[in-house]
Amino acid sequence: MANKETAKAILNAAEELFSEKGFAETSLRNITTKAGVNLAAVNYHFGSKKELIQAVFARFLNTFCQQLEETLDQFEQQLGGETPDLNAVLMMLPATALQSENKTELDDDHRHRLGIFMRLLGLAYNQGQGHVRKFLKQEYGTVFNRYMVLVTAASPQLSNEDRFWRIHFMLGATVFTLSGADALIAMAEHEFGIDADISGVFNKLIPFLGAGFQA
Amino acid sequence: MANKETAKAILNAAEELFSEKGFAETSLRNITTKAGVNLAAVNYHFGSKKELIQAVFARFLNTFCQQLEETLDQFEQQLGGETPDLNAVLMMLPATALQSENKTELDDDHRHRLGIFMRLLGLAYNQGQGHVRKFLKQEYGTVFNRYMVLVTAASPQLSNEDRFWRIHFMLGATVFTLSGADALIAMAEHEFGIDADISGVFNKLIPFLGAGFQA
DNA sequence: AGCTGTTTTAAACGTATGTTTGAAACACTT
DNA sequence: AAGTGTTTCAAACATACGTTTAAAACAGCT
Repeated sequence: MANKETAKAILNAAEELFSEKGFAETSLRNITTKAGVNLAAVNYHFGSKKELIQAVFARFLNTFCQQLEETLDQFEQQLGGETPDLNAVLMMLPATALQSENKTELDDDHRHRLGIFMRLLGLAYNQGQGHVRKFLKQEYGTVFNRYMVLVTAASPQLSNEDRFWRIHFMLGATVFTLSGADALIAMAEHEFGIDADISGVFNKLIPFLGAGFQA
Repeated sequence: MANKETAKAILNAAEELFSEKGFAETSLRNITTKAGVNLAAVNYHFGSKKELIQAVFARFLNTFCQQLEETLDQFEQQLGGETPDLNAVLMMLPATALQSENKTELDDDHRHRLGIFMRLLGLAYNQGQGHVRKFLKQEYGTVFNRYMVLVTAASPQLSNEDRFWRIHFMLGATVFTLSGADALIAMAEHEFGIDADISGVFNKLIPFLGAGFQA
């Protein structure tokens, strides 16, 4: 175990290409060419294309979930048994994401990681990549459950069934919007002449989600 | 031009397989085997795989949009210049969709067409299939614009920018939810013991969307 | 029946994919 | 400097894909 630069270059290239074209449409030759490494490097460093896909998710989620745990600790402590505010709970996720994005040392070429990752998430959900779904559930289910406890506490008026559905509605709006965030931001700028960025989108999104969730 | 049964069998098989595995992951051999026809039949009847994909969308959207035009006529006439109610405008789409689903003579194997189609729509948006997006815009943009006029009339309090974003939020929640509707319905039934179906999902979804849109 | 245009079929084509291989290049300790 | 484990590299491998082809089967008409 020594030089990790090759692996990192592969991850960067794969992340970007996957999000642009999808998993199946991106070949290992695409990836290795863009990364400037040899074709065999993917199988050497990651084993297979499947494992490379999982590694792309893992790189993002490991830092994200770690950050989220800290945020949760802090939030729960500060709360001290009070009923949490829903919008605050919702805002936790984008705040954490943007925060962990800033903490990661980035090649400048690789900003918009959050948007890219959301694209990947949308793909993994909609596409046949069942192994990704299993991988995510097994690897990050615990943190997710901990977060869900907060959401439940923040919406005591909802039945479990309503909460179930509305959480998925929120997830859908978020993933879908952020998947195409770049294109949407460009459209918005062109149409309304207003500058926008990803955190601006969140500022529009959160009130929408909050109102819908508590309808 | 004579027997269209082969083409129809191909469309049915393709529709289902695409929605299960994605476009790139579904091979023509998969499709033709499932349809019980010769491999070359796809290229003979549709020209290419790309055109087959577009044909799958066209079959659904042609009947849907035709139905939608009628519904719009009726709605606008009944309205007579009054400000339309947002929830009514939103409900128009699923109502039309379910309606056109019932009008299409279906092989019984092919209910849940709406769910399947939403999966396809999500895929087409998230996946690299740019040609689908162009195809949809060019082919069905007019009806879409006509519908948007109603949405605008029903939400005069919103700025154009807010309306823009919230429409995409709604679109995301809808596409994402209905994409995985089968799985979600199964989860809901298992978890809450409640029977659910696609129109039940709409009854949960519409209030969510309405509240979010008018937040 | 015989002709004509359409549809189906089995086989092949060319290309692109993920993966494996074995040798070369490298880094690092002794 | 020799030796050892790791990483890179060009080449090849087997497989799967979308598409094409040319012959066969079929249908409808005179």
